[in-house]
Amino acid sequence: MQEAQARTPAGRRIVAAAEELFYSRGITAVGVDLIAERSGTTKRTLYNQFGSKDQLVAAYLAERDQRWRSLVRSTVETRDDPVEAVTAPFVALRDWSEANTRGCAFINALAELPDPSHPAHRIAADEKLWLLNLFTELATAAGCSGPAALATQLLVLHEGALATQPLALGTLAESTGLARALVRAAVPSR
Amino acid sequence: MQEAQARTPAGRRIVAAAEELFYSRGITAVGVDLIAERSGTTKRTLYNQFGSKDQLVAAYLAERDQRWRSLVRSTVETRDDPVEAVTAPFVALRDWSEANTRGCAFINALAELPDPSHPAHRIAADEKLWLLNLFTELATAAGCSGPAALATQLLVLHEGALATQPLALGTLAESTGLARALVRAAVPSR
DNA sequence: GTCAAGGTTCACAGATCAGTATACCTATGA
DNA sequence: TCATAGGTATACTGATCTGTGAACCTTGAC
Repeated sequence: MQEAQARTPAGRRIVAAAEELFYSRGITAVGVDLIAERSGTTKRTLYNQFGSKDQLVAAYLAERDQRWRSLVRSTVETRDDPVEAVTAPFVALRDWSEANTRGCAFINALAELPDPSHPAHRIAADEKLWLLNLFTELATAAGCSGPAALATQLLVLHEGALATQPLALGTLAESTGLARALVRAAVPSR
Repeated sequence: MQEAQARTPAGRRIVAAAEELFYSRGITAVGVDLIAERSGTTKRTLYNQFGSKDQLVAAYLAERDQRWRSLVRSTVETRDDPVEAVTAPFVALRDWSEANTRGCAFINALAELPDPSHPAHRIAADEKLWLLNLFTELATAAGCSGPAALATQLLVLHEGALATQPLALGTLAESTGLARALVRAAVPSR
């Protein structure tokens, strides 16, 4: 996978256009011609930079993954209380959701790309594993009992809020509250 | 929407083939030619019966919705304890998941069909609202305190387990356990 | 015996799909 | 001065997409 920093100006515009179109309309429904047009480049440049549509899809998810992880990390770091840090991804999700109302791009991508050998498949799956591991680490650092089970519960709450987000049922607030309660209950002395 | 009972034999075979293909490969990625071939019919028959691919997609989701609701209802009815009945959809999901390992067909459909005016859009959204209302009714019947908030939490847990199902992380067992604990905690005297 | 409904066969239209070929332009740096 | 890299412009291939037209077959009901 090509690094984002190594990309040419046209390459960056292509990924940006792909991100907006793929996320809002779906991957299969968006053709490379449209992406080239929206990015102000040509299909030739797109193929020179990325080789295939599949690789561009992978680049789209990798870019998005990078941005999401960096938001989560900075949100975690700005909590000084380690107990509050455990639920920081829920706070990050609230900010993230303001500009992303079509659910989880990785889950959506997995829905469209069932083939495990697709270059984008592993990126989407890894994002969830990363979050699960992060929850485990944060719960352990906060001294929570049963950090593995707690992390799985937090992941489910997080993904459930994200999956139901397009339905606008206010699930994020409810799941954030429950997540906080679970963490507090798992911390021995408080 | 045409009733399933009113469908001709060829129509039923077409919906069955569409269900398998749409769920396993994605909606946009599957063409009507393939569906006609797999169902042992012709494209002409498909269009005579359903009018358009979009309508067939709606029929696919409606059929699936009907089957899922009937499984949930029968699972609810076989619990004699009203407290156990509240988490019956989680039990139904365990059975359902044995043959459906590609996540939630409705969430996946929403990922591919962002247009709210698409005939399938409302069907997918309604399925989630139905489940939320069912949780509310069951929680109320079981005498739970704060049934609305509890129902939202249960929905999030349910959808979270479903969304992370393709990742095979064992989230269903964990979320079922948490759901049971939440219901028990909301029942006054037990 | 006739008529209609369900279904098949097959050809076709028009659009769009991913991906390639070829030629050209322009700036940078050795 | 000249090569190279990044990019543009444009036409093209072959496949696939949704959807239609028209003729024909079969079966059951009246």
